[in-house]
Amino acid sequence: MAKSLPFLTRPPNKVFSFIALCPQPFKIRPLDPPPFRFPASTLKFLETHYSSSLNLTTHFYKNKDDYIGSTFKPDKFYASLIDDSIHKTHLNQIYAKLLVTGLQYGGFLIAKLVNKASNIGEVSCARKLFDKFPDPDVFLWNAIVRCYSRHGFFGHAIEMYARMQVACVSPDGFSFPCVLKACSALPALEMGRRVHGQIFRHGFESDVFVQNGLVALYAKCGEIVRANAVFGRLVDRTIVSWTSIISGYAQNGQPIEALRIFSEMRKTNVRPDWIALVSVLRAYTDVEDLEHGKSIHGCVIKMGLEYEFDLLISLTSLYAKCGHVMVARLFFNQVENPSLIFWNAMISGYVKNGYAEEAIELFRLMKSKNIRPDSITVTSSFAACAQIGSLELARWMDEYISMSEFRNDVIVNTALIDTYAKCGSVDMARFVFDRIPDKDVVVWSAMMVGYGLHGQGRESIILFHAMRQAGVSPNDVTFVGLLTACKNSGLVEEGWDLFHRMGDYGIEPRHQHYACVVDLLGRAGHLDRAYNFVMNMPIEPGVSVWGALLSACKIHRHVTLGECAAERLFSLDPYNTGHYVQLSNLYASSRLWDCVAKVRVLMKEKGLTKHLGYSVIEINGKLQVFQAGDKTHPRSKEIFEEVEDLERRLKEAGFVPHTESVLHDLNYEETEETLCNHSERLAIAYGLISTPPGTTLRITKNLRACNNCHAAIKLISKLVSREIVVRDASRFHHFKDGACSCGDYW
DNA sequence: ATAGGGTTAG
Repeated sequence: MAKSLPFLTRPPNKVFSFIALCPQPFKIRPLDPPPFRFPASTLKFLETHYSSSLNLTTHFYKNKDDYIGSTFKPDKFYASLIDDSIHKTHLNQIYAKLLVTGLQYGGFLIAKLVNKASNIGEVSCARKLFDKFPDPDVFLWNAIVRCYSRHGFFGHAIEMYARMQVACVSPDGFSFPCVLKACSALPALEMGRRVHGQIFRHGFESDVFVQNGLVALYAKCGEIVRANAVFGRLVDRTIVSWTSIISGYAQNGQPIEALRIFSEMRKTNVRPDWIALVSVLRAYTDVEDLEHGKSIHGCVIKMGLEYEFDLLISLTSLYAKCGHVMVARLFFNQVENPSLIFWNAMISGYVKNGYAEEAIELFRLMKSKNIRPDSITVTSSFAACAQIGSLELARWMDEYISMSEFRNDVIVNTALIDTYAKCGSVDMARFVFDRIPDKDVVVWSAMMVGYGLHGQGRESIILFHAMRQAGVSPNDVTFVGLLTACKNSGLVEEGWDLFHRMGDYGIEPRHQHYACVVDLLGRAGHLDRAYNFVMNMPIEPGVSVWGALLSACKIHRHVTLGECAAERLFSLDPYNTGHYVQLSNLYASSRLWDCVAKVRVLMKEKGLTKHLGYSVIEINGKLQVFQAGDKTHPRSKEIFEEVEDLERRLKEAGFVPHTESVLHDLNYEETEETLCNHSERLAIAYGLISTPPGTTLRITKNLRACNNCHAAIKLISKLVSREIVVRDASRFHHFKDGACSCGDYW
């Protein structure tokens, strides 16, 4: 594999040596310059008027050609002082001199000063300079609008643009792109529309810079049809026009159309540059088309752009999203000082592919290098934390957030609610929820999903009513949360009712909602109702819907309907092990051993193997993984003694294991020995011998708990007086005093 | 005399 990717080797330090080779921006003078004749009066004037801190002498001798043979022109002199190497102190000094010497040469010098201040990021300094000038002309107005929109102060940019019109200064072809950029960044569609009208009235209908700004504006505001209309009227399209419309389609969830326009562009003689390739790569990343993405990668190399930082980020996202996280990491490692966006791309790439530990590791590395994360970094790291399911890790992250600038960030706190819920503490999730002052629909929905995971359906519905009282409208995710909560709690009629009220809020049910309803009905044993529901769906039932039906058939041993669902699943999703396992389990529960064997043969033919089961328990901040019959732990002997002791106490308490169907159940962990060797039992035993009495044990499983273990753990919780929290593949079980929070409804 | 547009993480 490494051989097929020769582009990953990088000559040492090439990225940086290229910068060193970049020529300094000096002016080339004609050979044989005339002799230097600077009038004595000028030198005297300069000496009396300038402080040494400006180091003017050096400046003169460096630029003396500018003054040769001509009388000293102060305005030209000032203009030449304001070059790119200017510092903030110099800006103020020059401005002071302008006032003191009474040299008012019109707005252009101030405009130049403001632009230079903007270039070096001195936004407030630029504004101060602007404010001192009483009667700004269009150059000066443009300078301040541009300064604000370049540095992310979009509201200020729009405000200054509006004030310019109050001052009766007509905008020109340079004003529009700046204010349009501000409008698209916010986004402020209404303001953008007004600007569009002004552009029309001022006759900039064929200015390509202005029109590109409009394309970007409508694309960013989701008005892709309008963006395309403006693009369609453009006669001389530049690479920027094409990039704007391509990225517009890519950002509005139409990557295929974006790619079609790119291929259209390739028929013209406009050559893509690196920004265009970034947009195209994003589209291929969205559709997870690695093959075409690789061909763009080839383009990148051919054009000699393989060391462009931003293209490396795009390539990293592409390979990571397509599952090649190792390749992505090689790109990441090539760069000595990755930007924040680069770190975020790598972390989220890991999270998307289930490499949660690597993601957390990278987050820690970032912290150790004192790189400041942003809310995206933190949100992705929380997602990793939720995947692992470690409550300790969630607490650590929470503590970190509470001391950071993200303490009051709504998006981060929403991620924290989700993380706490997925790490087993619905109470901590609620605590975070309660302290958020202005809850938006995502915050409410996250909490409802959290209750759903823990089977607290009533709480979820109460929250829904509270949300409506607070005047917040639900969205489609809200209903996913509610329906999940209902199906996990057996609230059939409540869920059914909520599903039918989605239309009242103008929300069209998606696959997930239909799947929830099928699950809701099916699990409660209303299999015929569920089947009728599927048959009358307005959209084609997909994998999730048939999967829910099959799983309901397994619980209620409805073989014929289950076979029907399985048949659909095998044609829709032929290489997913889970469906075969479910069907096999259905046969096993009905004691159809021949059929079980047939499914196993079918799986073998397709080269499918069942997933290995494992359980994870966290002791003193360390995650310990167990598989069935696992003897690898250093304290293995003690663990097995504890397992046997538990088994003995279970029998004494009258527990009767139901072995037969479970032993043939492919979903669960096969072992030649006894059922009590299942991984969660080992994890529980290890937890019991490693923690003080009364400590809650928290276990995460990759599969669903088997019937036998579920029954056993209920009793164990009573025998050892411990609360045991188990996260299985789809939900939480809280075992306490011989009962489980799921009410055996799972 | 002065200056402008497009991109990547979630």
